[in-house]
Formats: sequence, structure tokens, C-alpha cells
Amino acid sequence: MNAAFEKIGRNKTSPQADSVAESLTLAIHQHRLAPGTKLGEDELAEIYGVSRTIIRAAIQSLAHHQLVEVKRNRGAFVAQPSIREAHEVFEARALLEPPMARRAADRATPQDIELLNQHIQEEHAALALDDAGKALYLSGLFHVELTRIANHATIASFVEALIARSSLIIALYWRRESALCEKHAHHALLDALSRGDGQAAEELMKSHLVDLHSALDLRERQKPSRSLKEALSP
Amino acid sequence: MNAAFEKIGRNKTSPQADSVAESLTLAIHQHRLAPGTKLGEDELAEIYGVSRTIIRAAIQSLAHHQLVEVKRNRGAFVAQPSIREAHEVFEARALLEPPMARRAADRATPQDIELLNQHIQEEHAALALDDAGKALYLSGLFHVELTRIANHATIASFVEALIARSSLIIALYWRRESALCEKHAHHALLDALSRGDGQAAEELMKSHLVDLHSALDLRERQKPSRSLKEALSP
DNA sequence: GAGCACAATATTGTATACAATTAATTTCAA
DNA sequence: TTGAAATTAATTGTATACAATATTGTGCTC
Repeated sequence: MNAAFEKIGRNKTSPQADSVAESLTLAIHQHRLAPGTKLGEDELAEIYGVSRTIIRAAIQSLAHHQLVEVKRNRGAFVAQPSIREAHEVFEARALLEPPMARRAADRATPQDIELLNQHIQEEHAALALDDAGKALYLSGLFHVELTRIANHATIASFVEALIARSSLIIALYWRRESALCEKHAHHALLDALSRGDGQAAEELMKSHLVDLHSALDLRERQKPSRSLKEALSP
Repeated sequence: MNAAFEKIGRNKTSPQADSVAESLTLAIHQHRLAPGTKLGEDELAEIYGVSRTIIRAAIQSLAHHQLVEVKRNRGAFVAQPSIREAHEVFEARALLEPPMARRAADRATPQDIELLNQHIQEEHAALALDDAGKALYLSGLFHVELTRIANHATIASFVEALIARSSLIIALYWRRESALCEKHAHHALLDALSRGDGQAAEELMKSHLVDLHSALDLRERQKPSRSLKEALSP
């Protein structure tokens, strides 16, 4: 079930590299790897018990998804999406996901509905345990699964990449005050899907994404993870 | 000017690997590398005068863009998008490019207009010389430049990947009969952009993409590149 | 003691050697 | 001659060794 992410869009060149990339992606999703964290090659090689060759392949994969930023001769760091990028990601999602929700509503089988229902249950359980990281991860997974039901691999891989980046954006810009908007959105979407109401699903997804976007604090400010020069000079 | 492609979305880990990837991408765009062509690592390493390490990095990059397909322990091959994938690519473009055209119309500077104009000139020149490969390449470049003007890096990288795949799709499924629809589409788009008419640009792009999509022969059939077993057994 | 140059260290970039897997060829038997 | 099995060849997958670069630490000079 953990392998749900990254099945789409990962090119299975090397099972080992894929495994490492998946593990790192999961860690980023669950906010265990904070934005800006350095990912040293030797360190990772030791942790995963593979050579740097494998690590480099995995990092290149993550870099392509823009989950890490590779600086030449400096190393790889967990990405820190800018405010600009945050807007872009949610604008892109607003273009892609609503049509996918409509398609999903047209195609969803009872098994699909059941799968999504389980996801919502787990999400609520995680929220009840105050495990915000896991809840957020599952919340993203809901969107990924929904896109998968839409059965459009090309757009699905885009959406998956966007949701992964969203996880980083949320880590940086989420404001805790607005945690309640999530409460019913996914449930309403699932309801529309089970009714096969594509129009409703599309509209619900659209407003859901607007809610998410506006639940971010994207005002310009000095981010704490900025360069030390900027942070300490004045 | 050849480097126009792949500046977006390529993660500059290694200049050499980037250079190789760019060269291969260009070759695919210009239909010098046909779908299905095997890309042997040693062969490429010799051609470019670098080690297989570099080649593998470049191939992984292309694989991520789905320009090549990597088969485990078999090697990399120039991708052969299926009919299904062809539909998906143009559906995705239909979702992303019209809004980008609108944005571009709102933001285009006189310099941008001039740049696009030059592209159209080159495209016409290539057509006049019957260099269909180059014309198609420049045609794709027009879309890339337009998206770049829209100043939305996230969607631009998606569009760029889609256009690259479109080049393969056109190589496989283009029907020569319908070559004229291209004639005025880009010019009309440029006109809308120069007027700053976002609404018109969006509509023009929408219908242009529909035209392109319908200029493909996407009927199911036995492709000649199928396995011999399938082709000759019945 | 402050500032700069130089050296030492650590980390990434690249090439190559070796292992593993797959495809092709040959050989042998029916 | 056909078929299959085994061996050989070729290609990819992985690890490691070496080279290049950036950072850090040290010592010298002013």
C-alpha cells in the first residue's frame, strides 16, 4: 500500500534505484525529510546498503520530479518550492484535476469506490490520532488514486508529480488555522463518484483545489530556510 | 537556437549528460532517430566520446520524458507511442495549451512577438524547401516558445514534454494528406497575441490542437513494427 | 587580532572493471 | 533435417577507483 505512489511515471531501469527513490519520496511526503535537507550520496549509500551509482540514479529521478534540487558539485537537497512555484503547482492542478475527476466519475467501478472509501477512513483515523503528516500523505494519495481511476496515464503522471510537490509546498506554507476545510471535501467527491455524476465531481474538485490553494500562506516574507546572508545581515 | 528545447525541465546535474540528452532529443525531434531505434550504450559512448556513465544519465533523462523506453537488461529504444498514448498526449495538450495561449497573449512583449514571427518565417522556409522534418520541429518549437512567453514554468515543462512526445506520434501516425491545416494556424495565433487578445488566442489554440489531433491516423491497425510472430502466424 | 592565502578534507563527477542477464550460435541427438 | 540443450558472445547493471571541485581549517602577514 505504501508503494501506491510512484508506480506511475517511474521508469523501471533498476529495481534498486526505484526502491531508493520510492523510499525517499515517501519520506518527503510524510514530512520526515524537511525542505532543504541535504541528501549526501555516501550517507544514503550506506543507509540503503547500495553503491553511489544507485543513489545517483534515484536522486536524478527525484530531481526530475523537482522533489530535490541538485547543485553542481554541491550535492542534492530536498527542494524548497518558492511562493511562485507554489502558485504554479496549484494552478496546474486546477487545470488538470477537475477534468480527471469528471472522467473518474464516468468510469469508477464499485471496487474503485471501495478503495477510495478505505482511503478516507484511514485519513480520518490518522487525523484522529493527530498524525498530521500521515493524514496529509493519505490526502494526497486520494487525489492520486482518483486520477488513476480516470485511466489517463499521461495526465496521471503529471498530477502525481504535482501532488508530490504539493507535499513540499504544504510543509513550507500551510497555515494551521484552516484545517477544517478538508473535512468533507473528499467525502463529497466520493459521493459524486459513486453517483457517477461527472459534472458534480468536476465542480467539487475545482472548489476543493481553490480551498487548498487559499489555505496556504503565500504572502512574501523572509523564509527561515533562506540563505544565512539574507537572514542575518539586517 | 538549437538549444531552445530542453532548457526547461532538464536538471543540470552534468553538463555532458545534458549535452548528450539534448543532442538525442533534437535527433528525435527531427525524425533522424526513428521510433524503435535501439540506443546502445557503448555505441553512444563512442559517438559522443564519453563514458557509459554519462550516456546512462542522458538516457535516464530521456526515459523520464518518455522519449525512450528502457527495457531491463535489454537496453534503451526510441519510444513508439501507442494509439492510446497518442490520444492522451493531445488530450493533455488540449487542457494545458489553450490557457497558456491566453496567458501568453496577456504578457507578450514586442520582442516576444518578433521571436515568434521569426519562427514562423523559418518554418515557412523549411516547408518551401520540402524539409518536412525541420518544419515539424520548428512547428513544435513555436508551441514551446509560446508556452515560455506565458511564463509558467511548471506547465511549460509539461507542455514541452508533450510536444516532444508529439514529435514521435507524428512520426508514427501522421497522414500526409492533411498538411495544409498548419498553414495559417500559427500565423493567426501570432496575430491574436500581437493584439493582446487572450480570448481569441485561447480559442485559436484549442481549434488548432483539434486540427492536429484529427490530422493523425489513429485507427487501430497492425503496425508494421509489430512482432513478426503476430504478423505472419494467421 | 583581522584578513587573506594556502593547504587539507570532504564531496561530487567521471571512467573503468567486473558481475549478471539476455540473446545468439553451435553442437549433439533424435 | 529438425529440435533442443548448452556454450559463447554481447550488452546491460553495479561497484569501485580515481579526478575535479568546493568547503573548511590553518597559519602567515600586516
